[in-house]
Amino acid sequence: MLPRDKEKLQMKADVFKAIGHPARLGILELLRLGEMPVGLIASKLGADVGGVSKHLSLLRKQGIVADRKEGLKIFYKITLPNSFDLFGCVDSVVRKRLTDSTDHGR
Amino acid sequence: MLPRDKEKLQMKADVFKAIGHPARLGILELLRLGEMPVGLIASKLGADVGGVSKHLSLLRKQGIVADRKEGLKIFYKITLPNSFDLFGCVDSVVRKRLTDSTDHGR
DNA sequence: ACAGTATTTCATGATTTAAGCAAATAATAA
DNA sequence: TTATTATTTGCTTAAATCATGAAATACTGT
Repeated sequence: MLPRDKEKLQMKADVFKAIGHPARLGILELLRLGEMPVGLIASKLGADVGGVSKHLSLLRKQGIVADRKEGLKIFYKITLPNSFDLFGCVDSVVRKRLTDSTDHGR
Repeated sequence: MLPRDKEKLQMKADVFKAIGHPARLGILELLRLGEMPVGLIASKLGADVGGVSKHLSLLRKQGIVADRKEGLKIFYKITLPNSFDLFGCVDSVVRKRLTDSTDHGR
């Protein structure tokens, strides 16, 4: 594989990896409802603000979210195109696994 | 958040995390061309067979691929529905980031 | 300048994850 | 049975990631 393609593969993997953390996925699911400031995200998730901020900065670095400053607050929103497809696809895998496992006993 | 939802969030995150590794993403991109045995995947990627096998078993555990035995060989294929959407979505984020960064200098 | 609020950054141990190689398993054929 | 090929599994070590809490930064109002 060419070094160029290897780099791209790494970049794409990094995007998936960024999404692949329960805290960050939770943040993204919240942000699908609309943009909101860090503090609100943290309180809605019952999580530490510092941690949420760090997760957001990783998501931003990967081009998944963008931020906008308004006074003291910093609003974050999803910039990922077609996020519906992305999340829907994984939802269906998990749903399938859940129904398969509950059907085991019959 | 309910413990039930928390579990689901973890499951979905685990699917993303499984995809979010360059070796596994490389395997999946290969498998999009069609099912193939472990050894062929490894040789196409120039990777160690043992490692590929381990990555495949993780992907299988997450319901992303399935395997089929035929003689000595074990063929793997993608079972993720709409994988086109999933990969296309992340492709576009990465493409955007790449064009943005090359445009910096102008 | 000072105080208060929102967010980010830094430092730390603890846990996970990955790579590489060797041994074990499974199917086939001589 | 022995040999051969394909794949999986186990082991060890190095590296990445995470959670937590404290300190630093940035903005606003007084």
